[in-house]
Amino acid sequence: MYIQDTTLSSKVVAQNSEDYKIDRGKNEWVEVLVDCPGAMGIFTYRLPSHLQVKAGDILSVPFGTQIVGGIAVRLLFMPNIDLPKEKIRNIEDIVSVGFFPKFYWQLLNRVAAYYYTPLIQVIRVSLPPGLLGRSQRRIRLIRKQKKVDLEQVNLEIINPETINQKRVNLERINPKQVSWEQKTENSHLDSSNSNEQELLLSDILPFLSLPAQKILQLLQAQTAGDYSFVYLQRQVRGASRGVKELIRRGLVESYLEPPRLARPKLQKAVILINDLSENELTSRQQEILAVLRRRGGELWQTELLQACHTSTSTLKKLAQKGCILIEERERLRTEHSPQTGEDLTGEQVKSLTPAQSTALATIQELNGYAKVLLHGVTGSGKTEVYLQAIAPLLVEGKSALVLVPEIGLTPQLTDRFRARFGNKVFVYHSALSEGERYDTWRQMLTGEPSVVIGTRSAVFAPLPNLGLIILDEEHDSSFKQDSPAPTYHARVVAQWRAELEGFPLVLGSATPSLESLISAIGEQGDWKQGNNKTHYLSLPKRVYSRPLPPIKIVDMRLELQQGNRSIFSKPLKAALLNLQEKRQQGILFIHRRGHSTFVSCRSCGYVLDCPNCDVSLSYHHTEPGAQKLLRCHYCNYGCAHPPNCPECGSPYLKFFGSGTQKVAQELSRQFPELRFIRFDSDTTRRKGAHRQLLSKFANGEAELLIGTQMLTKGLDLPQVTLVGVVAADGLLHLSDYRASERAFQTLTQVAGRAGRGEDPGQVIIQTYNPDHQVIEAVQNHDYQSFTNTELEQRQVLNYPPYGRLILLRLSSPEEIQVQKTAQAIAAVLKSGSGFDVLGPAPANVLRVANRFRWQILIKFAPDALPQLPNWEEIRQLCPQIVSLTIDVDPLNMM
DNA sequence: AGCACGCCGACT
DNA sequence: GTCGGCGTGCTC
Repeated sequence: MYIQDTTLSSKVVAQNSEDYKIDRGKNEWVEVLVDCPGAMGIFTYRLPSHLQVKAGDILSVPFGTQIVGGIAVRLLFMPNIDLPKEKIRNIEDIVSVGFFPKFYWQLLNRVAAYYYTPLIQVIRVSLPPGLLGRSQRRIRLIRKQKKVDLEQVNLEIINPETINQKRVNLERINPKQVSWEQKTENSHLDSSNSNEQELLLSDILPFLSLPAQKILQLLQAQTAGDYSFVYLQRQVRGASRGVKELIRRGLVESYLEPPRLARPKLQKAVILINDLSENELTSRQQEILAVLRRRGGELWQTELLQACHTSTSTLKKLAQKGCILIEERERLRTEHSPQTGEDLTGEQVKSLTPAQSTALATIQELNGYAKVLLHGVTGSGKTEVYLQAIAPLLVEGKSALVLVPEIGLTPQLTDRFRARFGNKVFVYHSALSEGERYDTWRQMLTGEPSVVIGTRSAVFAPLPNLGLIILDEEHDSSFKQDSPAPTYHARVVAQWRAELEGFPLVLGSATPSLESLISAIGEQGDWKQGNNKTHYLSLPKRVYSRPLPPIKIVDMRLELQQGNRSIFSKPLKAALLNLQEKRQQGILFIHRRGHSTFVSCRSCGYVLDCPNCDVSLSYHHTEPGAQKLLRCHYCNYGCAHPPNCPECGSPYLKFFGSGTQKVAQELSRQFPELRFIRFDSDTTRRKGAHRQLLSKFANGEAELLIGTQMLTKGLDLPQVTLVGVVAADGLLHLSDYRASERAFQTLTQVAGRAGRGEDPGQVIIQTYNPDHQVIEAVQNHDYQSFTNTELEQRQVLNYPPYGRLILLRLSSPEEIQVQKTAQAIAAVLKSGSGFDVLGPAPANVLRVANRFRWQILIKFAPDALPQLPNWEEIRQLCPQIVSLTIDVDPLNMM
């Protein structure tokens, strides 16, 4: 299926989009790639004469009983299918005149082929949500309301006696003798009044089936009396039966809501067209024209009204006189509205270190496709290199794309780009509202030179004149999507895009991934230059010759021997006291959020587990007086902390392991003078909370920032002098082949937060494994020795970057079924050749959210393309109840 | 996905 | 005998 799609798209590309203009009238048929699960092929539609469609446009088409989104793939003179012409349906509407250039189609097809995903699903991730609309089936209460009825109702409200009488009348009807069907038939025919119907409803409730009763109650509880069918199915068991019953009885109706598509927001704009001489205008009118002239001759009506304290009638008068034009214009809801945004390009261009200059020069000399790995230690000024590499592009009329792991975590980066490039900067990520994303997407289509900063999915940003992609913190695993399909890595897609369009790709990191390192320096390890199309650039020193912070490793086993049972070692305590005295600032890194990793009974050893997953519950307790909660970090199940052990009733429950909350508690107990801010996904969930907490910290409202992984991602806080890692061990003992690499990256990144300003920094890492290879490499800031050892180990086992992996994830609520399916698939796979099959094995945590998970790992050499299994056949081995995802190049093995 | 058509078990 | 379950297959 995928191969077919690929070949088709080359025809798409061959079809010149100008064709339809020349021969309009003959091209009345369109092939459409339809967005519907289970039917991801091409379908032919008729083009109504009032619509003009070209290949790449996004359409809305009728499909079966619903209306779905689709992409115009090519135009035809004759339908090329064996189907009577009258059975071919008309295109419903054009959603967006999409601009899909040749290379973009190639990119999408390449992603589809490499990640074994149907093309339409790839297109879906490349478009803003809501663009490919789908109609949905909804159910609503039938409330007959006639004018007569309303009058009657009013009367009855005034006269309570009539109501009573009505009740009596109703009670006289024996429901067992008169069936509801007959009554509704009658009410249909004589259209009895609504009031009577409402009363009958409560009477008839006991005679409906249970699902029908529940649905009716749900609908009546809602003011509009209207729910989507899918919602009802989720709320009520046997909903389809219940709905059918209610429809049959004429109580509800089913209808199709047309797709609610993202639409441009239109607003009135006032444009100055003709300055009449003064004597033809009143002084008020002259004033308005003057304001308009001063503001560039064009202004939103709302703004002009505000600026002049006038009303629309005055403007209308001016429009009549032909001085101004009032028209509806699209107003883009981009985060930084370019129409009104004042130019902020105030930030100073910083002078570069020799290494930065060399890096910048190399990037600027590049012509066409090239891949650059910018390996700069923490605080070496990678961002400044990015900024100066982008500046000349914008002058040339080109755009740049900057990909970052998580936008929310890098308000500082966004601020700096805004300060340098002003309103040319657009932010594109999933936290934007649907409207904002849609508009930013449309803004990009205009081709105005701009800088787009975005997360993973922004790699598909529809920028027509792209000149550079920068992938910052390229080692970060959030560039990889692991569900749903396509399970793409933004770095891989970015590279294809750069190759197809012919521009450079810059990968930046203080701790490059082994994949990028090997790709840049080659397997021989030529650290000097790399080959012709890849470059390894190093920024080995921090800016202003600031030193990397010294790293102290504290052996917690010794601490214990010396009788220190606290979570803080003596050196860390001393450093914290010092911080408190000198009013300096520090960061405390904890691997886990929450309070404790598990809760266990002291009497019987019972551990409190999640009812839906095979993991223990974490204890959450923020402050005295707050509710004590147990929460599952896998499925988010939560419950109140029980006072007694559920097994033996003992009141002695003990907490093990320490998360951010426990550390926070300990801190306030041991250092009551020290002010701290907790920075983890519990406290930063709210929109804008990141920025708020960080600015509080920057303003010196606290000495200490306590947090999880989030602290490692590109924070630049120059005042920080101390970085503490409470327990490095949680990082070291994760059970997949990347554990060491991830631990090294995380620890190096956290350590790198210290000493970025004028005061020198220090780092304290507490661990029970001080001799661990990763700990030693981190301590010595020795990336190279770490990678040497790690690469050796990977090579022995043929793991990436020396081998490629495909992970099949199977999951199902049926424990036996998944296992059987996994075994069946593995058996088929093992009969193939050219690749190793590992497993099937139950996933690390077998059950998550009541689904049982198994996996099979396929391993093969990266260059020799093995005869990979036929995925369609594999999928057919899966029963309905078992779901399968094919994760190509998996990062997350849990 | 949503809805037809079609084939088997519990009821009027 | 029918009603109503859900398994399979199609939607231009």
